Amino acid sequence: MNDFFTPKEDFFEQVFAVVKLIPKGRVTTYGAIAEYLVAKKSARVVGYAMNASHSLLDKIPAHRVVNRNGLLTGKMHFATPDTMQNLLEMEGVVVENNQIVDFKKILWLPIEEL
DNA sequence: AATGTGACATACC
DNA sequence: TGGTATGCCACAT
Repeated sequence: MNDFFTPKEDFFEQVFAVVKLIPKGRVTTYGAIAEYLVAKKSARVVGYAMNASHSLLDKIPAHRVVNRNGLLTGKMHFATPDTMQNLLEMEGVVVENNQIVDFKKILWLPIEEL
């Protein structure tokens, strides 16, 4: 209907919306978001959205989004490679060797929580 | 309009 | 058991 308040149904907006809903101290995966958006095939696009988050004024906790292995693959895209891990640890997430400890425990799945 | 790219995921060897 | 290859789909150029 009205697209006045609808920024666009771009995949990005949906991805950002979910990422911003990630509770502090929790993490999620690209595949989980993509799956929540019924586009699990487009997991790459989810990551691509994160790349675009740099241009947005919205604060996207991209550091809470990791790959399926719980590995901080996107750390290199932050200001510094240490930024991502630092932010996670600051929120209580234990990261070791660029990998999240007890990843499955703190994994937050929007498809289940929402 | 077409080609290239990528912060993933899965399959195969 | 781990690296290589391909698929995937939306955005950028």
